[in-house]
Amino acid sequence: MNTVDAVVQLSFQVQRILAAVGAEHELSTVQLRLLGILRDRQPGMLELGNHLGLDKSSTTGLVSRAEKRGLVERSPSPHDGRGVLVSLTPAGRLLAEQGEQEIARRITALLKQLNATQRKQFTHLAAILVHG
Amino acid sequence: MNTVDAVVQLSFQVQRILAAVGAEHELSTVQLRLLGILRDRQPGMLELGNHLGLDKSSTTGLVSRAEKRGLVERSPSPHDGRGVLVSLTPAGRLLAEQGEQEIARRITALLKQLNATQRKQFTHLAAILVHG
DNA sequence: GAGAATAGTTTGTGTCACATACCAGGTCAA
DNA sequence: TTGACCTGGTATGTGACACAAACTATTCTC
Repeated sequence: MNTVDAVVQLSFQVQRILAAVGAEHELSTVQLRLLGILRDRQPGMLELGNHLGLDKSSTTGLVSRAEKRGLVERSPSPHDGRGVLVSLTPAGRLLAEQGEQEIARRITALLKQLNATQRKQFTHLAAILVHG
Repeated sequence: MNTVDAVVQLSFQVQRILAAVGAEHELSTVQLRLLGILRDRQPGMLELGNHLGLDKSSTTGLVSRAEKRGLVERSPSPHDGRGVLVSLTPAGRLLAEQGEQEIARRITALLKQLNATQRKQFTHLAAILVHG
């Protein structure tokens, strides 16, 4: 297997894990990402859309669906009468934390195929690639 | 950045590349994957669905949309009156090849951040992870 | 041959993403 | 200060995508 295939296949493998973890809680990958982003932020719609790489109209819908499920809530921005701040509800926070732990568990399990030295190497190399 | 984050972020980075290459030809990631799979196969609907991890009803729709765009065609299975074989049209094959080359180009560019030794290491480790 | 299994399609529902048009609240300049 | 413009967000309409359940047509099995 060549390098390109290896990295693409690995990417799909990880995406399958994310999708599976989401599915355990009836969440899509995007919804799971949404919760993850909100763990340490209370962004407005535009900012949230930037984090997700989505148009603002897409973001509205995403948030509305999550809100309908009680995972997320809108509050008026204190400094801008047009603005909205999106934040997690307690239920949403719980799910975000469970999801994150489960993802960590599964990715860690995947990485168990490497020994400690290899894992350290791999982390180092991946880190170079992601924010290089 | 910890190991889990690194591998997840890397996965998203690769997915963004795949989406961008698809978008150049007005193809979604799934459609691009569909073309890629058909490059060296003429599977039936069920087999195709397995490759893609999709339900057969999803596969029907996917193939129908690709067929409407002239990228793919259905032919009756010679050995099974119920069956259908899905294969690339010349236009579809062209797109599949262009897409694959462009993906290779971009992934290779991404990996240019590593030196030759690191790249070899990384490939080795990724290969262990994907089919381990 | 009759009944069960199999390959694919159809239909209906929901998510997700986008573009466009729209509204209300800000901002800036004359 | 007030009119023109800009901005944050929502609404609407369209299309891709995914699934489940119901259906058709063939093939397999006994």
